[in-house]
Amino acid sequence: MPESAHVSRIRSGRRTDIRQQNERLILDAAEKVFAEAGFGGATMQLIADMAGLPKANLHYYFPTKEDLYRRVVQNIFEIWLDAASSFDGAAGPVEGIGAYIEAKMDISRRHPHGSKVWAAEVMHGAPVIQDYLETTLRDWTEGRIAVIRRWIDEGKMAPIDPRHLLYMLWATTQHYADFGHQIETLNAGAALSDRQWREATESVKQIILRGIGAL
Amino acid sequence: MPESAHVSRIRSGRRTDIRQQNERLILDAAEKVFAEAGFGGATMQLIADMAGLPKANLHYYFPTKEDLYRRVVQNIFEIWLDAASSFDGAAGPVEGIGAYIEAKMDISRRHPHGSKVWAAEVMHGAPVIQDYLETTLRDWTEGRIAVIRRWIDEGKMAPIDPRHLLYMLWATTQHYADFGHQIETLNAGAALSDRQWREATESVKQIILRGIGAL
DNA sequence: TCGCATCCTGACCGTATGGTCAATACGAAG
DNA sequence: CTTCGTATTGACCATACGGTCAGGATGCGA
Repeated sequence: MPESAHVSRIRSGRRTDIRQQNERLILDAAEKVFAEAGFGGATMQLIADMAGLPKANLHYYFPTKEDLYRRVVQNIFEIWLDAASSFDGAAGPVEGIGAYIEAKMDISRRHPHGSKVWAAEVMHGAPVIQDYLETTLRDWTEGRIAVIRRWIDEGKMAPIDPRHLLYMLWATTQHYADFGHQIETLNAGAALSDRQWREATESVKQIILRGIGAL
Repeated sequence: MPESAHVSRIRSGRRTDIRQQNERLILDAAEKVFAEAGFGGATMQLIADMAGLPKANLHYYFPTKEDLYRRVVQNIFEIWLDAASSFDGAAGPVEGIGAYIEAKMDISRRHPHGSKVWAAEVMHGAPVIQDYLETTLRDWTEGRIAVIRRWIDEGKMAPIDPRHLLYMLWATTQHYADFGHQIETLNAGAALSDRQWREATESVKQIILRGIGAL
């Protein structure tokens, strides 16, 4: 679908803005194309068409396809990390994990392409973000495990293995983005409505919070 | 990693076997390469090297890359459907869903490549298996939803939305295959041991079965 | 108005890849 | 041994893709 969209990009005179504006345009297009075609299946030409720019212009802002891809993945990782803060400052699992589920479901709805790119990157062995996994993600994970352990010690939830609980949170919430197409197909071909998203989020919260004995 | 493995394939004289044998060899290699590189990133040459056959030979058995890919995806879908039978003939959710989780976790461990290929296929909009989603999968899903509804009516579990329960089952179990690399990284870089797989399976069963009020 | 840095882009290039083909080897049946 | 269908393979081809580049447009500051 080479839909050459966004033709109406406004060129505010400001010289500095142009760079930022075009990079945004390219990154958005790239995220979508990488998500739908994978890194290998994506072509610079397709991304260029979708961004409404000539291909050579992409290479002006992003020297190589890898550079562009790296930026897309990093963007996602940052969004993903922001949701992590939902976990903090919570009195117990009901608030903390509940808020985290809500935040991650929201990301799945608002950034489905990003989620898919991230998933594909990990599935391919994380060639680009291995270091993030080993540093930022590992640290974050250890921190949350400690929090969950504390909640368990305080009797606020059942003695569940915190690691597998985290995996379940990631898996369940991201599934609504990564497997969105399958879910739509099983939903008579229609995207989930506001109401259905709310129901999905509630179902996930219900099952998990009850499952860990926090309700 | 062009490791030209499986050099020691035995040529049992039987003429008919050769086809089956080589197709198996090629399909196994293809599954791995497609999983690790994606459809676009996979090359017939890489698959050929991994299968220990000349590239032209692949095209003798599978005319095009798409044909080969289609076969790989279909193989996975069949394995995936087999696990579905765990659901049947169960007296209640503890047996039915418990067995289903065990079966799917087992598949995630034994067929991680296949699971990834399936995930990528769905993420890309299911260009190859859309019809399966709309027929076989939809039918299977409706059937299980009916079963779950019955269990709810019989008071064997809480009134959970069956659809979202199924999504959670798929998401959670397949996560251990699709995001296996991430899980390994968070496991000090080591693959999960037998014991850890058992703990993972038990954790998932615990949380979900308790979460739906079946315990 | 001029100079200069930034931005833009059509045309081009080398390479990698999917796929073809013609020639050959193989082995079972007669 | 001959025949014939199946299997094998190196060499080859057309195409598509990532990336380059030289020349030009643009607009800001002096």
